[in-house]
Amino acid sequence: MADAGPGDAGPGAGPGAARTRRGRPRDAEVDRRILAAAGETIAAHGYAGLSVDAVAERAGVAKTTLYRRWPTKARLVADLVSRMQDEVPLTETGDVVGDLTRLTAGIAGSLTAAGAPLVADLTASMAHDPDFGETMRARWAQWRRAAVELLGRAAERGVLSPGFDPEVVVDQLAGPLYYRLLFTGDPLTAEYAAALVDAALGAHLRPEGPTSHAR
Amino acid sequence: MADAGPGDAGPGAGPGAARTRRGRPRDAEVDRRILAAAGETIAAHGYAGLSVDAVAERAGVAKTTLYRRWPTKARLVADLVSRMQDEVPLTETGDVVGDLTRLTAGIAGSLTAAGAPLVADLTASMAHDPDFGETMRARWAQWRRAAVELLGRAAERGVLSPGFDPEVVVDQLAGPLYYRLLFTGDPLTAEYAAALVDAALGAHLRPEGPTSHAR
Amino acid sequence: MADAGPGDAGPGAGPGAARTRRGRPRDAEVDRRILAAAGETIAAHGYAGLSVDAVAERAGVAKTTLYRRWPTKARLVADLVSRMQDEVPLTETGDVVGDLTRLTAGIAGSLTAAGAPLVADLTASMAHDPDFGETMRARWAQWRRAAVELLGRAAERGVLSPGFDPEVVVDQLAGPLYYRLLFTGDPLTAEYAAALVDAALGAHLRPEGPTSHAR
Amino acid sequence: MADAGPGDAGPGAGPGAARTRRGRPRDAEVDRRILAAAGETIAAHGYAGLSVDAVAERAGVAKTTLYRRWPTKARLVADLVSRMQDEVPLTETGDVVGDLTRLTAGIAGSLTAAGAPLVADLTASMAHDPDFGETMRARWAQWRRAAVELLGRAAERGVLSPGFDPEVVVDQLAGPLYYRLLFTGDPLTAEYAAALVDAALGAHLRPEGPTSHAR
DNA sequence: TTATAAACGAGACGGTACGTCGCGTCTTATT
DNA sequence: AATAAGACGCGACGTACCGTCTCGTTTATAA
Repeated sequence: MADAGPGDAGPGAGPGAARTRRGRPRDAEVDRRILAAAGETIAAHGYAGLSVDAVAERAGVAKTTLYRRWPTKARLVADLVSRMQDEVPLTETGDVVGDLTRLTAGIAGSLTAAGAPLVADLTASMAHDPDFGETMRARWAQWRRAAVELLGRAAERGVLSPGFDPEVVVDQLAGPLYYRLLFTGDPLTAEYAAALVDAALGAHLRPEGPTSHAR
Repeated sequence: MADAGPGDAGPGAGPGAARTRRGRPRDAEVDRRILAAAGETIAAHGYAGLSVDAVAERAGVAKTTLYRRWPTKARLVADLVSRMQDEVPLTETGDVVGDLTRLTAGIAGSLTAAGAPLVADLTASMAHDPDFGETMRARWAQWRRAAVELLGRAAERGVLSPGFDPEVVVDQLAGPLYYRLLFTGDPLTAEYAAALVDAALGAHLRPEGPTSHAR
Repeated sequence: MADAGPGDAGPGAGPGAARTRRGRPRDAEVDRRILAAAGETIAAHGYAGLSVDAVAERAGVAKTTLYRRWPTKARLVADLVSRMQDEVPLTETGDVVGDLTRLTAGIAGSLTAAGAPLVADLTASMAHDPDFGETMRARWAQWRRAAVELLGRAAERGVLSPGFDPEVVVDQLAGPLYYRLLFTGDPLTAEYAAALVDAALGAHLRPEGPTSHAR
Repeated sequence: MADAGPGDAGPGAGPGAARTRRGRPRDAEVDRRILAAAGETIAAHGYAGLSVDAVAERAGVAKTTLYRRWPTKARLVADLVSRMQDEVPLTETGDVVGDLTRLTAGIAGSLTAAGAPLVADLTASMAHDPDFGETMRARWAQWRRAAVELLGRAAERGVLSPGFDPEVVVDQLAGPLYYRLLFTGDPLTAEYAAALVDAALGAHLRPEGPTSHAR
């Protein structure tokens, strides 16, 4: 299975084993410079204006060096995006509605920050490169599991009535965000995030919980 | 809104006006051949593997001829996709749950048929090519409006309790489908479609309507 | 068989047949501009400084256009050289020594003008591309035949004693020039050309002809 | 003049001095493996298809190791070629015609064995890479000098009449061989070699020497 | 009937970017 | 020190598509 970051590293990364790889080690600084350059170039000239040559030049790096890490422009972008995604928080305070709203709004924010072109390219890379797709899906699955378990614990505490499918709920929180970003183009506001949570949980919230969540 | 079919028809494509233009008339057969060729090529090599030259050759048509009808590769594809979309039924029988389930399952089916790569590539194209994105979004808006209105009429009939946001409901039906297709890779079954409708409508269904909808 | 100039023209050039080729015809001006640009670039930056991109830019032409005519940088250069070669004169005044000296000096001059890198590249192209090699060899064979016949007529006139191999003589005139250009790097002066003729014909010249030829 | 073998040996490679240098001594085996690998690669893929990386890998040697011995790919090849060249015999029996015929036939044989593509590529490399050209020219000059001196001694012995330019003679022996190989494609037979010697020396041979040399 | 207008096939053209190849230098750890 | 391994900068190569253009050819209406 391929990892998401600068790849092709070959053997190693094995746990425990202090494998000193032979040859000149890769310059970690270079990775950073390239990703930064890519981000800046996108910010400056938009996604369409993103050429590998430009990124390499801006990073002060040879194109070859870039291609040694990412086999494709698409993969570079995918990596860039996935790093942004990792910053979404998943806190658990006991207030289900609050937690989920925070989470949903967090996703919304990071999606907005990344921008549709990047996310779209990410999906394309995942669809075309099975290895990469697997890697990314695994990452998401992890996140998903956490969210599902959060809902499960809430149900156990009696905050939510039983008989609902937590996976469907999660999908109905995250799905619309991606849908809007990629297909309708509507803005992903905090209000929208709240509305999603409201609609997804409304039927299952016990009286003691507030039906409407103002934010 | 962008026009749907082969465009650039010039003045007065109106049906009533028997405006017989001078010169050789366009060959309607050509339109069909091009769309067919595009469809086959996309099916065979995915969206990314779709080149205008290839389509033209496969259709046995000169590139000029193709560009006379669609100003851009993106527009051609948009046209193609929208024709597929038109096949998803939006029937209104009075049974909201049934109608929506049919609709959702229809989308699920057509997404599954299209396949993740195609849809993913589509999002990428939309994101990279603003023109194309606009065109496609317009198509979706149209479909969306119809679905929203259907929900509105159900509310007026009293089948649904007021105080829900129809747009959110629609997003929570369609969104998860795209989300699963592109990101989690889970299958889009009819059961899943039913579960989505159930969860999205559950809180708002009036007693006389069945809360649970089997299959 | 491939012709030496801008190729890939496909059918046509057939004798007599007024084949009107379909599609937009190639712009002959472009051929000229590219060859000129190549020549100038070589003159300006030396052979090592000759890049296809530079030539294309200087010619005000897209790289694609260049590659449509010459499949390779090497072939472009080869073509360039072979055109220079065509300008060597083969006159017949009756004075064998004079004619051959003129011819030899002519070759020497055109080789010097072309320069070792170009000629060397020509040989490489000929060696690698059999088709092209054949074409060029045929061209040379034609020239060679003319020279051999000139010697034959001189022998018939009694200016040269019989019993010599005209082909060997021709080789001993042309061969050393190429040899010096490509391998030793010695200059190809008019004196050297004269010395070659002297040495090659010396044994066969009849008394009435001058043994030594001053030029 | 450039050095012949693996260079950069540092101070005092003199045989007498028992200078045991500190550190690990160079592995002589490595030299052999590299040269062998280079030779095989050239034989297999031609000169143009010879990459330093490929040679190093084939020799089971690090590129660094290779570059420690030869500063440049060109120098490596030069070394390799010069070793082949050393096999062409330059014997001096007193029979000028015989010696030269043997020599000329020897060159013809080794050229035929090398093949036009290799020699052509060699000329191209010499022309493009001044460094390399200089190195190779130096080697040829050495060989040339020997041949010229052989002729000089023959003249001193009175076997050849004075008043001929030995350099021109040498050129008229070697030149036509290269010329035929690279440009006309005619075969380089022993008969042809003999004819060349005959024609080049014919005018200058004293009566006591045989004018015609059979086979 | 003959002009005229447009569609059509074919392919050249300018442009932009891509991903690859090879050279020679460098930086590590190992022998 | 020499060696193995491999990262790195650099420069060029040849390719792929896009959308535009310029031809010659065909097919319909209009004069």
